[in-house]
Amino acid sequence: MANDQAKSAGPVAHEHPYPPTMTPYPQGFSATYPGYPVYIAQHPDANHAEGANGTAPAPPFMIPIAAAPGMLYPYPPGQPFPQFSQPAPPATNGQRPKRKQVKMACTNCANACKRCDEARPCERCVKYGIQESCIDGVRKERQKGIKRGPYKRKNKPAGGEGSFEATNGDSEWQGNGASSSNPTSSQAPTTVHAIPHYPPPAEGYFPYFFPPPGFIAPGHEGAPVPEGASSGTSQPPAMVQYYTMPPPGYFPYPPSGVFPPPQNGSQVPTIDPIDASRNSNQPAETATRRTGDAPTTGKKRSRAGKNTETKTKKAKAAVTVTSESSISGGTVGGNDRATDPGNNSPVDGNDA
DNA sequence: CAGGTCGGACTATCAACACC
DNA sequence: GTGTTGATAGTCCGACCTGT
Repeated sequence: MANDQAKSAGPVAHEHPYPPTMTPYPQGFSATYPGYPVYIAQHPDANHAEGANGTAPAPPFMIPIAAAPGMLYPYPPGQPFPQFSQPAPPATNGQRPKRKQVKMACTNCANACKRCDEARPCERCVKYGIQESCIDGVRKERQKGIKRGPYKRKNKPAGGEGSFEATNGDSEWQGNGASSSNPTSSQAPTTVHAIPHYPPPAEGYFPYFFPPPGFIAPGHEGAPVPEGASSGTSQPPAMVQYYTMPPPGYFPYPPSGVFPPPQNGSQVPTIDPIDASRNSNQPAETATRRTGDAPTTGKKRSRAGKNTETKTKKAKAAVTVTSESSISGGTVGGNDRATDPGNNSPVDGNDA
């Protein structure tokens, strides 16, 4: 979805910019946090039960919580998974949601063809302890002056049906889920409103903030919601209470006591729901793959076995790059193929 | 079995075109 | 000037391979 809008609307301005403008942490933290207040929904009574005297239950109200840098806001304990007006991509027609790409993968991830994220060092590099080499590559400039043949104009739909894809409610952010068109969900509509004034980010993504350096966000690989959950199952994964140590000078935890205070006054071990479902200490990346996330495209490919030819693609890229822009070659922390120290290929260590 | 490798599907970007 | 098309550059999924 985040990319749906990007795709359909192109590089148009977002009416509701997301992610919002990020404010740098004070006191030397290099990460950022959104500069707007964060709310959580609170039911008037503790049990979410019906109102007093048997009257209809009062609607939940929003309470602001201190959006302090360094805090992550998972789902409050006992609260159902939040629903947005743009629910996770409907699992209908068995199509998987569009893949979301980062603008620029770090050299290590690009080299390993692995998912990267916007943070630097990225999650993967942190995991492998190669933060120092987690740098952005240099994006090659697009060629210009290439002549093209005449374009075949697609016949305009002329207002016919199907001309506009965003007809079934995925066109616009409509607020905090009041119009959630998912009556089948057993969850009460939108008990948790994460950031009510902004559209949801990527489908199924719950807004949360970058933790201070060194902390791990609850979701792996940029997706707080495991992929399998968003597409296949209607039930979201169980979220684990989660908290990180705030930077100095901020609330150690929300004043309303929504979350338990950190133990020892220091960092509470972060628990990733994905990892939690697994036994332990497994690298999230491979583990999630191997535990068989939802079958997706069913893509099969024949592989002629490992041979030296397999590197032709990247080798070629390296050649082109080295020939045209020999800048930054293997400098910065160098080359290092994160996972292949022996391979000093300039491929992504510098190019790209 | 865990983790690395990498082919190729998929996505984002943007210059060239087409149209008003 | 604005919208559309389509090629390019890049990301990363997931099958395959290798080492322990």
